[in-house]
Amino acid sequence: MVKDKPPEHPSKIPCQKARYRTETEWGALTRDEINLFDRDVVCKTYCSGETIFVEGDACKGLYFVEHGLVAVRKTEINGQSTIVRLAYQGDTLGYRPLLAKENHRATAEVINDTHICFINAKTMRHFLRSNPKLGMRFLEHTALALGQAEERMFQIAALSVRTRIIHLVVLLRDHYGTITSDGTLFVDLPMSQRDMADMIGARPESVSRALRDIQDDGLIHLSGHTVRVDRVDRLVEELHHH
Amino acid sequence: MVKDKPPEHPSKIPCQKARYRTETEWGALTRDEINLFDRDVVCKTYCSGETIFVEGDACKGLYFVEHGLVAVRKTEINGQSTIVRLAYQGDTLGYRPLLAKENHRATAEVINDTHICFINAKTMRHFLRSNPKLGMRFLEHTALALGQAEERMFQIAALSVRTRIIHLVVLLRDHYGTITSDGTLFVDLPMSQRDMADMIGARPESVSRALRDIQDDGLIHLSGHTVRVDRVDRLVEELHHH
DNA sequence: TACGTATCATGACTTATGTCATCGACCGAA
DNA sequence: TTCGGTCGATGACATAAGTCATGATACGTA
Repeated sequence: MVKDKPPEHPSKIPCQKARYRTETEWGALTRDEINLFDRDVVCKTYCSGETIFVEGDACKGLYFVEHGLVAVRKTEINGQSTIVRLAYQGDTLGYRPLLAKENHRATAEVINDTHICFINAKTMRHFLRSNPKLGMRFLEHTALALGQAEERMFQIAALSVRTRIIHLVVLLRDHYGTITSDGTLFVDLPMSQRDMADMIGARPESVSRALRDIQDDGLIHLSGHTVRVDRVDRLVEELHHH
Repeated sequence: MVKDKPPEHPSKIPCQKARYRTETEWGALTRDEINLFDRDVVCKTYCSGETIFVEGDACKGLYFVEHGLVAVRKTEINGQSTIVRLAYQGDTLGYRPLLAKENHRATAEVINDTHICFINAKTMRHFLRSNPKLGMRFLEHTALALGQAEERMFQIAALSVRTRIIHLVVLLRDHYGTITSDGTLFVDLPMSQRDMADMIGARPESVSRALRDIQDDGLIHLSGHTVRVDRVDRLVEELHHH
């Protein structure tokens, strides 16, 4: 849900955490281009529940996730919606419509408070023309995303809700998991069960029940939004059977 | 199923139908690069049922679909498998693993007899380094494919088998549909019901039943693998409701 | 604090889809 | 031709997951 808030005034101050950019596609930028980037970038912090852009919006440029978590969501006419992708720190949103010169085909919805750097389409196209490396980096990234999308498509199509939940927990482990000294894994689920349901193509009730079932089988232990996994191998093993 | 056949000797003769390449990413190649392409390209015709590469294979280069239809399929340990993408005339297979320098993560399986042009990884990387335009074209294409993958993910997650079948028929219309002078649409389904099931994440029996149901409702008329649609608008309209 | 709202859990019930089995049609190979 | 195989249609049945309804709890806000 989008909360109605007075529009915040975007900051023109270049993000301080630009170091993240060097670890991503943006690492390909030259010094001059970085200056241009910093000149044109518009940064803004979004709170949980806000939308960055909405399905159907004109694509005005690229959104770089400096920090936070964003869900890319598609909504049907009848109101059903699915989260087709998550964007983490370092990810970039909106290059498909930018390249295709189309409108946005999905809504970007902030799950956790997120800091976004926006770079307008004109400048971005300039970068892509002048710096082939940048395009190559984006190509690699997009190819990777395509692989992940195909992976998820397969999961949604063929696996039970229970198994899809386990996949999701394992997926979220990369960004939201910590391992204690005794080997216990804790995953801090960053989203509601409703969002989890939208990610795996199921209903919230089914997610609730599946989580309980998995807990009853002793594979995980839930407290609030934190999942404790004592035996990660057992959890992963189940993915190989079902 | 893969039929065991004696390995065919690939032809080194450059494809005659190179014109298709100019309408695709390959149109970005310069004259010199085209010569290099033609020097290194290896062409081969695959029959229905053959595989071009298998999940886990090392990625030796790119496969360009000169003509025909190829299914990109992922298989689980338990034997279940899903078609995650179709590759038509003009599509290119294998650039994700090429860029990521990974092994193939899916199997490319020929549905209709297909003519493939293979270009080795080394030459391909040379092209990508020397010709930025080519990379940009691939970026656009990949971004488009990502959008389509997300679209399908959404469909599989949220829609009934019946609706997914209709989506599939509408999808196949682009390549396998013809419209007669009186406005009737004929779509010649290029694949078996089993493959259709693998595309939409369902069982062949469910596909069979769904097709019959849709026919019983008068939306389509089946004869063999040909779908006749008298009122396309009605078919498309159903997509907007369910 | 108290209120309203969203979230989560859970039971009862429905339904879509998967599963298993059978049968006929078709098709290529011997 | 006849055989063996795949494909498609269909029935009977099982079951996973959706739907609807109800409370309990937690959470943010007035």
